Amino acid sequence: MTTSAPRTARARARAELTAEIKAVARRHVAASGAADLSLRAVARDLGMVSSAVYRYFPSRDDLLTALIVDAYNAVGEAAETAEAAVRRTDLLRRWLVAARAVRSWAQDNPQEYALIFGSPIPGYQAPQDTVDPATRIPLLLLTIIGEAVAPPDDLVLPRPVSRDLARLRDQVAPSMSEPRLARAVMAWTHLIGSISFELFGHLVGSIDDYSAWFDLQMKELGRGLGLTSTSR
Amino acid sequence: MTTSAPRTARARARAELTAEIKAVARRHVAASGAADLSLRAVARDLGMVSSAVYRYFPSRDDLLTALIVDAYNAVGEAAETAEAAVRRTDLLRRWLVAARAVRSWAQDNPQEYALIFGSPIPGYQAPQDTVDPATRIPLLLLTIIGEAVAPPDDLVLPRPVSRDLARLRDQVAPSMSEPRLARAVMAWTHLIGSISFELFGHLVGSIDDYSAWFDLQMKELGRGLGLTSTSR
DNA sequence: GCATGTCAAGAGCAGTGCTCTCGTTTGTTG
DNA sequence: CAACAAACGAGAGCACTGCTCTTGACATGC
Repeated sequence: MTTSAPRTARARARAELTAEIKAVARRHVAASGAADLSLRAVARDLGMVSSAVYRYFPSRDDLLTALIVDAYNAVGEAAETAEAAVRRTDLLRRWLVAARAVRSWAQDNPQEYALIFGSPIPGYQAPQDTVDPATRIPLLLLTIIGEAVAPPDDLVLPRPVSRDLARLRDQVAPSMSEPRLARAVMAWTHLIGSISFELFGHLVGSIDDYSAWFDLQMKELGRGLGLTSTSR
Repeated sequence: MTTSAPRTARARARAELTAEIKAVARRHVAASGAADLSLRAVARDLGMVSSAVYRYFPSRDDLLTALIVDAYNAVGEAAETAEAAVRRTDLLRRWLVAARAVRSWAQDNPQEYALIFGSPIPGYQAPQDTVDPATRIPLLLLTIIGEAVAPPDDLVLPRPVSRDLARLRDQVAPSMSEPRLARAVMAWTHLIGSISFELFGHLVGSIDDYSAWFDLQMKELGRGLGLTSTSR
């Protein structure tokens, strides 16, 4: 992320201040949401004047972009470390633990979650920097799913879907069958959909014990993916 | 919604102006998103002064709430009318058409979709007025699913999930089995999750023909719900 | 040791939500 | 019909925002 150790004292100070600004901004976002993020308020918290912040981030959106990249990496790392602690052969549990880690992170950082999986900020175009960190979780899920022995899948794919999935397969999971990849993308969609439903309050009053409900869903998805409790 | 015909000329003018403000605000939201909605800009468009708008909506958030209620009703009505045109016995198609209608509406009104299914506006608490219109689509889906003859479902529900679903069942679908209701809620979650993924750009570069991909998902969900092409 | 580039600070612009006051218009009531 | 109260539009004003520009101090590299 940072390019090793900065040489000069000035570069060092710059790197530190940049990180400090991001940290304060992250606190502000966590407290009151991305829409309310104010460069002036961040500057005030750091005891400097608003215009000085523009030396480090050319615009408010650039600050937000930095936060988005960090958020993607944070949730990606959370899922990766949690999943890494599970016995490799227990594919179902690896999937479940990864999914739970994403949900946990989202609950601990709801505003940052909204930043990356909520409505896009209007007039804000996600730069290329964000796409790489954004793929960490999907890639992790594909890794798990790819290790399963694939039972035959009766999912029939119409031509256009097959074409898209074939291309995607060649990019990220060369040995995976298309129906299986389809179910993987569906599981990924459902995972984020379910967390969003919970966080955005679309099931308040309907589901009280969302942890149990979430686990049930993830297990059912894992079952559909052919993930076994102890493969081999 | 409106309480019949207003009597006095003043009440009539008030109702009209209220509607006009909402219409202009809706245009602004459609053009540049909810976060950028400016009461002053709306007032300017209507040739009046900003403070005058406060006679009709006590705050910007109240204006947004009105738009949210309208959006829920709009998407609900879109789904209902589309679904109503399908032969009653073709349950799978009724589900598919309803799902497609939601997606179509979302594509035609992305900002309004983001308003109701995207990240909640920070510091904004959805008032009770919004919950009733918000249930229209889930209720429609439950109606369709409830008409299917239920094949036995091997989905095992742990106690807390079963408790939540039993209560929900008693409120909205008295004759439905709990596993079936579980799959219905999952389908509802997946439906919105998939539309959000498309609209918020989480699968750009991966899925090009999203119409085909969406249909495939919805059909697979319908299959899991036991919806047949021509029941009976 | 000096030119160069970086930095924080401050003023300023245009915009925002919201409040308050001021006359005016409208509807109701005695 | 007259009087009163409620509703109304207009305008000024407050505190805030993102962002730009200029100014003067400082550190860095030749």
